[in-house]
Amino acid sequence: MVFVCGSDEHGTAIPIQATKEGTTPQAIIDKYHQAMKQDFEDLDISFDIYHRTSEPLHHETAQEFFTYLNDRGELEVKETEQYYDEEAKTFLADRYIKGTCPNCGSDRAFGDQCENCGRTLSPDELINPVSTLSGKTPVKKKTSHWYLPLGKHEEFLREWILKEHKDDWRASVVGQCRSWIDGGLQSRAVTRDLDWGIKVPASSKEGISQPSVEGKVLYVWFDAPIGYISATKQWGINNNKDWKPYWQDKDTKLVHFVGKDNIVFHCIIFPVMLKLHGDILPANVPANEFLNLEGDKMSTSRNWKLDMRDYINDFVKKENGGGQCVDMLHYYLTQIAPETKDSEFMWKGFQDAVNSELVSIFGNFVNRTWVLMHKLCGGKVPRWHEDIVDDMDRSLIEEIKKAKVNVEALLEGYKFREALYEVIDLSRKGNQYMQKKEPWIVSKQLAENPAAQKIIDNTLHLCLQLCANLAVLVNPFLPNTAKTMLHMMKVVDKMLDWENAGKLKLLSVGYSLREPQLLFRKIEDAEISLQIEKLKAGLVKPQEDNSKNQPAAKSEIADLKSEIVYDDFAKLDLKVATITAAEKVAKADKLLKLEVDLGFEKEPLYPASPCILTRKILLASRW
RNA sequence: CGCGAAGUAGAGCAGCGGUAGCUCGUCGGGCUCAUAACCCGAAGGUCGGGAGUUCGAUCCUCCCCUUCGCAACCA
Repeated sequence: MVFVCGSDEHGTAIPIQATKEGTTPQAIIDKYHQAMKQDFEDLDISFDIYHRTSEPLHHETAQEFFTYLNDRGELEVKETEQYYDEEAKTFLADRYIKGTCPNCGSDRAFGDQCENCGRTLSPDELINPVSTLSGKTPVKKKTSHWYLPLGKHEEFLREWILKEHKDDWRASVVGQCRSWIDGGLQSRAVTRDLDWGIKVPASSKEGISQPSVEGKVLYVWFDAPIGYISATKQWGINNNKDWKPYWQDKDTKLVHFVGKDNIVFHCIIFPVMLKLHGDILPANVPANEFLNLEGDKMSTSRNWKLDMRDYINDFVKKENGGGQCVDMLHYYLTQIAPETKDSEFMWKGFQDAVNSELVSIFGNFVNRTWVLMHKLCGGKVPRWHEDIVDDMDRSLIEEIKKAKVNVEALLEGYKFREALYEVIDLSRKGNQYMQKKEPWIVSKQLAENPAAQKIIDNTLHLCLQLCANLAVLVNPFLPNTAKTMLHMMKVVDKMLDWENAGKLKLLSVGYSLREPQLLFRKIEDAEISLQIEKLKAGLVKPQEDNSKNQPAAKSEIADLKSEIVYDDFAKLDLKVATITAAEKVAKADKLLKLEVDLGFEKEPLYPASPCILTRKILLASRW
């Protein structure tokens, strides 16, 4: 198995960000790649390779991929009109065009989307489009691009996703794909007129007449997923392994772990590319929904986010807990993973999960086992007396074996949340077992009944074997915890191999074990309120912050909208307009496109709720 | 407008045709080996609303409401 990931570094926003910061795109991507790589390392999210798409190896791989498709005639070339900046002498990506949003009137809308209202736009819709490079009004100019004709593969996609994977893929994934396929798959441009990205290679085939590749790069969505292949190649080079079987052997199982916004790329577009290139298709794409934060969507622009660096500084630093705090985050994030619907990261929830499940259930079971073993069994693994085994013992043994089978099946089904629950639940069963066996009470009878030691031995022997099993089972989720347990048990890393799960002789009788070590510390209330305060203080509000005038205490009661004064009302520009045209919008049965005459200018309008009015009535009335 | 997913105890979630379940929280009890930790028990829900199919619906069908996502040049 190989687990690859990497930084996608050809986004159209990168050159813009570079201009804003007065630096180069290369400097930007270096900064972010480094930062992300470091965050992953510090948080023990370990890939076999964390690659990047700016590497020459990736450029070659992506170009080879393009050429393969191009030479076989799998791509179409089409001529379209696009905005061109005559001063900067370049075609403009939609992101480079700024103008007034036809929807909300913000004058800071981009050609692809309005940052203010979030609406998706096309540059044609912008009022007064302006190039962000020169500030000039762009002109329309013809340009040719290569397209991936997705429509040609509709039947394949229908068969493969909607039939073959109808039941084994997540409902939301299949549903999303059905939505795209039924909506009609359009050809999608594979190239762009930009100077940031992977240069489009000219066809290597003789006699093919194609447009010039001058000034053209591969569109980022095309090269980014190929990055998975490049990463595998680099991993092969680093580890002296052949990368090919991973992408070409029919028995290889390719799985993409993505968020729901990426379903279309990993289920429709990239699979079509892979099929055309002769590679294997993903076996599953268990896309997650979204993780929100404290009741609101995460957003880097509003600074409403969980900053990994902050978490590392506040928790992961040695004096604050080190590795155990990494595992706490792994635990909570797995427990709330949005596997079936959007979920919420709540700092209070983080605290509860850590304190009552990791500390009280799991950590405490291991700790009490160790302490009792040192007190009652001389710090060594006690003997196992087959002659006095009872139903409680047998049933716990069954539970240990069952846990392995369950966790395995859940992981295979991409149900990580439940899988982790099984592990914690097994430690809960350990606590119940211990409670029923009461070795601390049995030990008081030792003076008059030395045979009682056998009961104590069996109880602790089984609890210790259970702890060893817990280490194996928890290792995929909480690697630091497993390591600490390994240290306490004085055994080698190899014990954590998954095959050892469910076995009852992981620790040998008479082996002396180390002193107990607390696996998790509690999260204090103060730490949580500090995080929440920091989060709220850092929030960038979209509009002018008018809470300054109000006493801070007020916001704790309720978030009522403040009253407006007449002057605010007077700022509204109310106009009476005549509807001069109304037409039906294709693919929508109730929406009408209206043209409104304001007296001094005409503009298109998509009213929110004219559903009850018919086109005729509208044309005959004022609105 | 449309399409996809979701709406289940105070919170977070599972179940998806046949006595509503889990974790946390709350309340009561037990134990004292353990990080004021553990164990047992209880309270708490007309499963978003309405109609239909069925002997029976949280689960299937239709309509409505709400939330999130998509809507093809953000990836």
